[in-house]
Amino acid sequence: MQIDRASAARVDIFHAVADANRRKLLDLLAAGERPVQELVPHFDMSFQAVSQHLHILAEAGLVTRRKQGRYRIYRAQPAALRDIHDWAGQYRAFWENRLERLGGYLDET
Amino acid sequence: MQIDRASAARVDIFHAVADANRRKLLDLLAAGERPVQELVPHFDMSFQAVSQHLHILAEAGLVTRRKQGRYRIYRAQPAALRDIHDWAGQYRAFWENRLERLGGYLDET
DNA sequence: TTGACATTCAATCATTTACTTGAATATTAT
DNA sequence: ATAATATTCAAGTAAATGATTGAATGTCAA
Repeated sequence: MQIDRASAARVDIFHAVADANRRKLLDLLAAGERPVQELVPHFDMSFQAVSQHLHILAEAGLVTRRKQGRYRIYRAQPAALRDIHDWAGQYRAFWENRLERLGGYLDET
Repeated sequence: MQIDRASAARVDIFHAVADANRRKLLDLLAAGERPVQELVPHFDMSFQAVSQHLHILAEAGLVTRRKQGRYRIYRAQPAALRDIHDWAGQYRAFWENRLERLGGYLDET
């Protein structure tokens, strides 16, 4: 009943990356493009399931694919992870012990 | 060592942060600790739902709470976001156009 | 004490998720 | 052509998720 969550979430990088298997796929692909075939043995699930995860990564723009013969070569395209990096980086102060909080709010009430 | 955090608090930060509402909660709390009451009006959902999201953030170790009278004061504790920051940072090369890929793999087949 | 307030607990529900299995499609090899 | 390979499409399912509503618990205020 909220906004269009179904389609919005599908392109959500945070969601795409929330799954450990998909992060592992990204890690594998970051080392070099590969066909699905070579990715499957790293996982304990069907190759269709791997394909589905790749599809989600592709929708999020984190991987691209090209056709080479009967193979689909997947390539990492994790530039969009910069958004996540930057977002988390906002909180850097918290783990650098520079501050307890970021803003100078807390003067209400 | 942070064996305690690494296992117990690892109620998957990636998952905790995958939800836009929870990220918004973190953003709000980063500006200063607050009781649930003051967080609710920022969202289009019941205060119980906000409470549930806070619970998930707490399980992930991203917020702590203390009791003050009849209020529960929530405070951002986003140091664990460093893990996400570092993870995404691994791919920095991809958005800095320094490299097309990270490893020197791709010599198989 | 009584009642309002702040929050959580608990049950429930609709959706979404991550899988599975079984086609279907496309390409290469024999 | 036929068969094997590589991948996706599609339907189905169990479990998880995000939300709701209705208590229950605890604290303050009159």
